[in-house]
Amino acid sequence: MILNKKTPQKPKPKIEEVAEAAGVSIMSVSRAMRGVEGISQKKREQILKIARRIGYYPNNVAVSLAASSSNLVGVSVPTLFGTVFSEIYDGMRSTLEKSGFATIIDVSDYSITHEEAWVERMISWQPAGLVLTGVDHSQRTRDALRRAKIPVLEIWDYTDDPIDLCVGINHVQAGAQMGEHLAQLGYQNPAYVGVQSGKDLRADRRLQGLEMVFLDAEREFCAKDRLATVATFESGYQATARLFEDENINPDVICYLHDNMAFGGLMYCEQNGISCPEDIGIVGYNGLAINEVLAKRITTAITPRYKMGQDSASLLIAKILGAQTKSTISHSVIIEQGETTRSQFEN
Amino acid sequence: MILNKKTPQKPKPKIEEVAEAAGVSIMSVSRAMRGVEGISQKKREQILKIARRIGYYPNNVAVSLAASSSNLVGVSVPTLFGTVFSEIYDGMRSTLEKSGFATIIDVSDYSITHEEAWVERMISWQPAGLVLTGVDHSQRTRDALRRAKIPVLEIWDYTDDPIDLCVGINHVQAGAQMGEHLAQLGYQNPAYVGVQSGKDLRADRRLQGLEMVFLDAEREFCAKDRLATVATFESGYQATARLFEDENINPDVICYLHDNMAFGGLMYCEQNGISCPEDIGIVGYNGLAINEVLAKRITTAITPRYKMGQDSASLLIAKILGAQTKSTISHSVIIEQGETTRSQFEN
DNA sequence: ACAAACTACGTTAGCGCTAACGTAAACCTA
DNA sequence: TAGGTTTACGTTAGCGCTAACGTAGTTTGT
Repeated sequence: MILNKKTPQKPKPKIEEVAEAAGVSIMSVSRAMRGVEGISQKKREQILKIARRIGYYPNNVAVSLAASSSNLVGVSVPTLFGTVFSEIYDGMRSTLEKSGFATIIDVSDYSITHEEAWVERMISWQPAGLVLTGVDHSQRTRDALRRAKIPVLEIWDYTDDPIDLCVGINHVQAGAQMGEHLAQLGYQNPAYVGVQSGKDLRADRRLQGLEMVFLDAEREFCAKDRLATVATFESGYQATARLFEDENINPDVICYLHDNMAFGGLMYCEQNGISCPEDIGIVGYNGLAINEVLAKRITTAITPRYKMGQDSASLLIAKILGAQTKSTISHSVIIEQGETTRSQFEN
Repeated sequence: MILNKKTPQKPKPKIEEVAEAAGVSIMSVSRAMRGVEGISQKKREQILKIARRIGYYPNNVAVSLAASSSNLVGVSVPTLFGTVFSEIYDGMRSTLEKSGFATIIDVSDYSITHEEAWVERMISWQPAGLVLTGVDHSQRTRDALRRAKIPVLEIWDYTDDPIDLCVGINHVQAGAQMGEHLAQLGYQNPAYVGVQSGKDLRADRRLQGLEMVFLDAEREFCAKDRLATVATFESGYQATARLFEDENINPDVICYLHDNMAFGGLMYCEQNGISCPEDIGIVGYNGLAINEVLAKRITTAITPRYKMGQDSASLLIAKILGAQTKSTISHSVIIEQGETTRSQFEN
């Protein structure tokens, strides 16, 4: 490139260069840039003008080393597919950004040990805070976090006794809420479609809540298809196919891990002459975007994902800045009756 | 917490502590930890064992300051909704992680000026590399990047003359490919549904490619609905509604910004007695997951998103490590004929 | 008018690590 | 065995910035 020769690649300006150009000490430049006290208004403006002209930006790495703490926030999510965590993350990111924090993402693929390794690596960045998905972490992770004395926020799942902060949903309760709703509609023979047990712990808890309700009426889930490793349109479709191929079972409603899986199931039914909700009820979770355009909306439980992200970020920022705040926020789900379940009691 | 009193919160161990425990200089510990030459195998093992016992992790901030370069890679994507960029990002992240890089994400919301501000902030982290979406950047961004001498990778869009590296798709050509396909099927009166012009530049280019083909046959798009600001199921649905409410136009096929928007359109048609593909053809883009479970699969152009992410990361890593590699990789799309367009020529 | 208190700076000493260089001991080579 | 080469360390000097302290000059109170 010819341009490279024209511009002789002077190295990135540092604070010293600004100080010389302004005829002050580097400390004055530092104060001016950070907007802290100890410098006259007049000089501050002069310095800022010169810094802008030179194109000076403080070296974040050096700032963080000197301060023994960075403006980075580490965020660990299990996956970015399926929009759920994208939306939570987006809510957090936009709020954190306004306060000058940048985020480093980890995708743990639902693995506690992956999270553990990441936390250890992340801590060496001296982050201002860490965000972890769920409330289940290895002892080693907990120890590392405690020693590092970094504010930790647990999201999505809810606990009264967090490591530090928690913004989440009680998924057992959310499952139970849906269970009650279905019981009131007279469903008696539920089946479940999800992913392998232990993979998605929140989904496991929702199932637990669902089962509790039916057990109270001495009913059990007649089938659970948990062969899938990921919750997608397609895995929902295929699991539904397996359920209907088994002639020994005869569910009146299928509860899916989330709406997209449920949509896959709905598609299987439509394509195989199974009427919904007449022959089978279909229930999702999360209130995902696809639901907004379906003629037959899936009965679901809406989770306020973007809002949860924003709340999370606000709470974490408050903690980082040392404010006294409450340490947990519990969000609840809203059951939305769609057209994939019967609309009134029937037996 | 009682535990806090039991464990008296000793500060995070630093290299000095390991050196003392091992009876060597801190330089030996440094060498042992980094796996570089200049230390005997025996001592290295001893030191590593002690480091593990003490729970020592090198402080990344200090490492980066000393090296004048970090192992961070900044990634700017326009959005995380809709899975497209999530998938590209996921491909990149997993590859980068294997080489020890962490990623800092930015979501630019398709704004060049947002990207500009982020690049300037990001550079002060001394990143090992930067990834930007698209090939359109402000002059100020380009200047800042050049001065910082950081490897830059442009993704998703394609150019022969990148800032540095480029892994992408020629979207004009992809649009033209789809146009040819539709022309071969005898479609003559296309309409377009997307988002506001200038918002998603890749989508703009695809439209450009589509229009080129039809212009060759002296046909113009009879309508373009570009009122939406985001490409979602719902905005696709609503735009389709607007198209059909206008009695002056009579398209035989609608091209959508992507499959999810197209699905929204398909739902509008189904719910309003418009048969597809008999009354109207529907065409998407990207080959998104929903397509896998539809009875009537949407005609689309499949983009290899995860693979592009991996390729991107590999190329960037090679560049960071100073290897001589090619500087661009051009991916192409695969037209997939679905059931939402007629299956053979008709006039 | 003079000590006390404040303001606006500058100077010094790190933050935790590594590149570069120095040095002693071990290993060759003819 | 003398001289050179290699290996395995240690020592020194930063990387770019800020907290903490020092010191003039200015303001305040009585």
